[in-house]
Amino acid sequence: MNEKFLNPYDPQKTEKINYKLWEESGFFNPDKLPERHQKPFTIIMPPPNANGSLHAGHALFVTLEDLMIRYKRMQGFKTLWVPGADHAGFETQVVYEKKLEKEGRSRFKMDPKELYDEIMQFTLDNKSFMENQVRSLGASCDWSRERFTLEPKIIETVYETFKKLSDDNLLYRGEKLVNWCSKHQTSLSELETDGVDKEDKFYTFQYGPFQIGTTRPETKFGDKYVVMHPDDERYKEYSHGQKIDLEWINGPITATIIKDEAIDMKFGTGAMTITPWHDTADFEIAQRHNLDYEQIIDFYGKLLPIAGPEFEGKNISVAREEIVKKLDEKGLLVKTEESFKHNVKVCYKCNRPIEPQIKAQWFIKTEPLTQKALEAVEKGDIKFVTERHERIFRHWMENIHDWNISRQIIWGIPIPAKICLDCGEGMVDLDDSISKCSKCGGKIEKDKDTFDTWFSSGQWPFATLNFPEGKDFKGFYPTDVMETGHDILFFWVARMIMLGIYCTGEVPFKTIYLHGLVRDAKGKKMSKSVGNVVNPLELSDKYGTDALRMSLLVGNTPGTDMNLSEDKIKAYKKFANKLWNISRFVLDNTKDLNEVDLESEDIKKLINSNSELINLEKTITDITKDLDNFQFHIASEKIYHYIWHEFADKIIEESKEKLDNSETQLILLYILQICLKTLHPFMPFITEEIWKSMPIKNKKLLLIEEWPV
RNA sequence: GGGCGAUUAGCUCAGUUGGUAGAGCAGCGCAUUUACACUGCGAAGGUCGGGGGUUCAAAUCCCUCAUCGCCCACCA
Repeated sequence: MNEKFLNPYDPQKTEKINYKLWEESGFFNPDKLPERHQKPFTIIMPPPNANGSLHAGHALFVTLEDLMIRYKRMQGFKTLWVPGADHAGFETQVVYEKKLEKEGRSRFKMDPKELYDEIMQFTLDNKSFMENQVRSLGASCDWSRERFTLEPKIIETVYETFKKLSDDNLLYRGEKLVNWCSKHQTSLSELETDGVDKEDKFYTFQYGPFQIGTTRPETKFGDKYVVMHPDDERYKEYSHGQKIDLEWINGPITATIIKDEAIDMKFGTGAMTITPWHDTADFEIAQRHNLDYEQIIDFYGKLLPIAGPEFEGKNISVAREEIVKKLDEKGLLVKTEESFKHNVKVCYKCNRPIEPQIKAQWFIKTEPLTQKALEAVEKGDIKFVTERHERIFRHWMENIHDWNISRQIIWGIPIPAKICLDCGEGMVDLDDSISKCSKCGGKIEKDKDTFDTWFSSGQWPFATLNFPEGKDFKGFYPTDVMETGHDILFFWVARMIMLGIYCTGEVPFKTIYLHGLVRDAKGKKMSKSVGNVVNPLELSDKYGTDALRMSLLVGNTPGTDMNLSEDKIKAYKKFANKLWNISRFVLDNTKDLNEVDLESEDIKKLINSNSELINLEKTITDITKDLDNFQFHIASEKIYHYIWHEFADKIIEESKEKLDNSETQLILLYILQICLKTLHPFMPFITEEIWKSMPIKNKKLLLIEEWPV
């Protein structure tokens, strides 16, 4: 009995040793792979946010990408998998703010530099912690090329892109309505807001001769335009531009009548007043008719002096009822409907209502970028797994708005620009050389804002490869596969495609594979507050990384959410043990074999004459095809099924009567080595460990053995 | 208001060109001195959400309805 093969299999004993073996072999680095590896195959790892520890979703992406990389490496590709870590701007700042809150501190009371340094330390600590977690999941990525989103070289690339966009007239500084979060004190992109269904009171007020409806009385102070549809018969006696004197919240005002087709005649009374500073639709109407507008609510959610002494400084949440009361007392409240259902935008982090505000920000003109992106998809330069996601992508791209890339947070890449204090002009200034406004000659200051983290992440595939001059950029770009979660299709994937094509003239990746969410055993979304979050590292300690990986692969359809239960992982731990015992049996019964030459004529003849192997060959061909088609959930099940129910249950059982026959022994050994090779990308640790004991001539690390087809 | 997905064994889910339904777990019966009880063998369990259509043949294609879920959207 081979003393190494103690039953049961103990993953703890082998995983660290084998990872070290691989890492020290240098083969994670494409430049150090043997001669046969010529054609590049590249995956850029989606850099995990360095603000916590890995969750099940990370385990899934590491497993999927490592599977692809190991498969391609065995096939003889020059495989590069670039690991990285993301400073994750707003995301990390939110995490850190929560930490500060718990400690009774606030970022608004801190010196910006001090805050920045603290978050940097926090991020770097998390980063090194996470790197070890990625290692323990078996990731065969090239650590010598690891990147961090805040390193100088990356920032340099991001700045060059900012400049290029400006030079190409695709960047502008605009006073536009932005999504403002009063808690986080920053503007947010469309994607960083959620829409929630809410029931609010719906008020109808008497506004001169009109009745107007609103859910937000607190914004109505500045309303001096009343808008109706030009075709509305009810209001045909009133003309566009006509002035009307009327009594309003704080006394008499003069209102102007505006006719605009955006008005829905069927809604309410068909007349409404507008608050352009705090409402997107109103803003557009105001722009169309060149109306003036005023800010009513400040950036902290409090009413400004325009609300009058009675209301100034009051928080809008308390002011609402008071305003209604006042209007009611004045006899201007017509009616109150208790439950009006509508959709309200909230901050995706704190769920507080978004307060639209007009603010000067940097915007990217997206249309020219989306056109090229759509063309690339049309031509097939980028393929989506799955097709469904391609349709979702196209639809979004065809309806995209300009992209606000300014954020009022400290944690991120500073925007290299100057802003004129007099005229508000924004000037891109990479080398800090501009000293007065280029437009009016006025005084300037440095832009205090930072980039939306997705603006820099969107350049990740070429920035990590040292665009434009780097050796890696020339050797490995465009990359082959981008694998990431479908939840960041718009945030990240779309931006990578847009900016990748724009900056390099080529697509950033040829295939985009999207995985779904990992949910708990019952299909519930994992969340810290619910307490159903699984820690992948604990699971891999308990059942072995190979078992965890297998459970994340089998039956996990591309692009679809999956449920992960401990029972499922347990099942693959049993499978690992089964394989361990299969190997023990085969190796025990082939003790007399030594340095078997798989290339020899004798072996080849034996194999060709053996009918049991037809099924093996077919299985391996199928699995290869499945892997090429990104059907990992099928491939993993097939190799599982073959090893257990064909090799163990049938071939080994039937061999027991003729084990003294050397042909039988050779066949068993032959099948085992094929199985180990095929299974390696799925379950790298146990297969490498068994491989060490295989009596095969010219054996290499299983990591770089040839894929069996 | 649009778009998308799901509905298959008690539970969680696979099923890629249409050809007699699969896995894991749970449960049932039998088996234990030699690879493995983290096991083997056997049996049981589904009118593939409802209805209609195309076809020699539909879980698979088309239409429709129902329930659940997700995404997108500036109707006060």
